[in-house]
Amino acid sequence: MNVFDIFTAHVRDAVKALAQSGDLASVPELSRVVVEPPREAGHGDLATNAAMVLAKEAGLKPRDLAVKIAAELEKRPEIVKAEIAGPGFINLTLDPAVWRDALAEAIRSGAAYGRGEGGHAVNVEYVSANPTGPMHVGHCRGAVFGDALANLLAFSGFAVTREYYINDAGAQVDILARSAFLRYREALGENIGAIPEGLYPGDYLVPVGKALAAEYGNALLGKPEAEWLVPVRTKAIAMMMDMIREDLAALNVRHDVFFSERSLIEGGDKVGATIQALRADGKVYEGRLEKPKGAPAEDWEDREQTLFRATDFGDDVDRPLKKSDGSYTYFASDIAYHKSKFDRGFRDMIDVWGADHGGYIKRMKAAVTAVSAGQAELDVKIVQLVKLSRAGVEVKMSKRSGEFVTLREVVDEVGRDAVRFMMLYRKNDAPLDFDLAKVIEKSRENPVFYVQYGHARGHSIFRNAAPVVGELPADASARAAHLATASLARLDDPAELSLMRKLALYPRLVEASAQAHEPHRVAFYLYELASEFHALWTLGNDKPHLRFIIQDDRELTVARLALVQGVVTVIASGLALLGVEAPEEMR
RNA sequence: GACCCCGUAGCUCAGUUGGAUAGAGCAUCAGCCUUCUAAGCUGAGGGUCGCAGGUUCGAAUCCUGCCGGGGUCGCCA
Repeated sequence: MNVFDIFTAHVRDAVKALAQSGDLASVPELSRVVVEPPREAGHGDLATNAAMVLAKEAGLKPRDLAVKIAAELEKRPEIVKAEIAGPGFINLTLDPAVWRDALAEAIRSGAAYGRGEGGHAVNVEYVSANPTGPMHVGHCRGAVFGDALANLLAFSGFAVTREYYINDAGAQVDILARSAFLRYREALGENIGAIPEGLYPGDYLVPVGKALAAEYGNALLGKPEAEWLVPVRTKAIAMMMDMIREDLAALNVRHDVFFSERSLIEGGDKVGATIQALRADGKVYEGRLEKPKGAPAEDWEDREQTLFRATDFGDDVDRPLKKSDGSYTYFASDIAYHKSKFDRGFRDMIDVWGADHGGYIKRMKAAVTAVSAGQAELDVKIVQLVKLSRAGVEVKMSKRSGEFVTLREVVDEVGRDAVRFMMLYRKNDAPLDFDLAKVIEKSRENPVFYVQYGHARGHSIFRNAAPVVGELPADASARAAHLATASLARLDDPAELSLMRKLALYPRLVEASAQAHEPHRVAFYLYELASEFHALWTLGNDKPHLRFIIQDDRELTVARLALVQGVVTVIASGLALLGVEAPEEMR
């Protein structure tokens, strides 16, 4: 329970007490009552909207009700003052001991501070890039976002499964196979000339050709495609996935499950079975679609086809499940895939997609509702495009020519931490400008270094404090245990209390971020926390009595080190959620 | 034509799920290093929250309609 939960309960108890004593006719609906940190520092420690939310039901004016609630709240010893302000806010001023207790709890809990428990199973699917080449920067954002979201949910107590859907069944992987076969002939000494239009030209397929040559010698040469397609495709996909896994590892992104699309068809047609089940349910039928308006569709052919009744679930049109050649559409396998998630016990699914898939959301949500009989819910998070530039000049990328900036190149150039933090220092559905030159700048303009430096500075203080308090344990939990005994009552400066309030906010922030599926909030919070910490540090320049290390006052120094420990604990925790290192020294 | 996302300070963006006088960085201007890391800090100026209605004690936030930018629209994934 964090401070805000505790005081929300106190406010609700106060209202119940009013009902008990007859000041209110009955106990009103309390769910909308919240306790929040006030925006203005001058408004005390906490504010509640209780009187405004409950006034109507209580038949009182907000301010009149506020007077009653405030009087009730002031009976609590930890509430020093309950003032009524504005339209009926109740601003609470707390005994500073509340914040000191919160700090003590943060230090005691260490890495577990802010952790939640009791969440259900959640499936998070992210990246899911085609296994036809290396990851490029476009994939990067989804990878980092999905990974951080999974971290956040796991920390909040959910049982998270991180999943990657391998699109290894469509026409794309056949093209991959043909491209790889060309490289195979090349590896055997043939001059293949320019790569024909329509095949993948990238030289990342050269090693695949060599591997095939090593494995098969010239056994596949001159054979019809039907004989070599499957083994070449299998080998190429395996090697592409190895490459992708390495790329992801370079970004510190990992998955628990790599789910093969092909596995839904081979060894028992699960796609067909899913369609049959939906058909039995009346959700699939044979019918015709209207030609889409406005879109260029010269080869449009009006034909009867197998359709999913997506319009029953809020989609705009019904969606085809079979191509004209009789094979399944991507959507059909995707339905079976999400059915598999449901069958594996997930009632809560999150998909992370690129912006160009936005038009796909309604039908996928519809499908999840249909295959789960309404028991499962899908949230689709769209990550917007990344505009890559260098010192303000846009870096052009052309997929067709095979000239694109790979994820690996970016990570090698600017570092994993910078990539991850910058990708998360923006709301997922807002476009992102990523400037390779700015991201490696070591300045305030670069929030990565700013936050990491906050952590490093905390450890610098620990190192420098040795002459006053003796050598501190290097191990975080041992040091925390050592500092937990500090007399926190010595921390009474407004700036120190303000920092303690900020730390007390962390558990609430984690909870809200996880619930909203918005890891960027953690990044912004860390920036604010670091900012407040840097400010307090520099305050010591003008006011020496506020420095963390006070030569002739060991007790006060230990108390302030405890505050630093709180800051370091939360920064390290938050950075871990984002998958960013928390260095102890930066030089 | 339809659907989805976005529109907040000169620029890049937050805004605690409907709260009080809308915030931060950059840029501009004025300051702070014999001191625990200046990779830092303090202050100033800067706003019709795209526009117009609506919902209510209260709207940048929710609803409707416009305007502008981006994305998508059967047989790619």
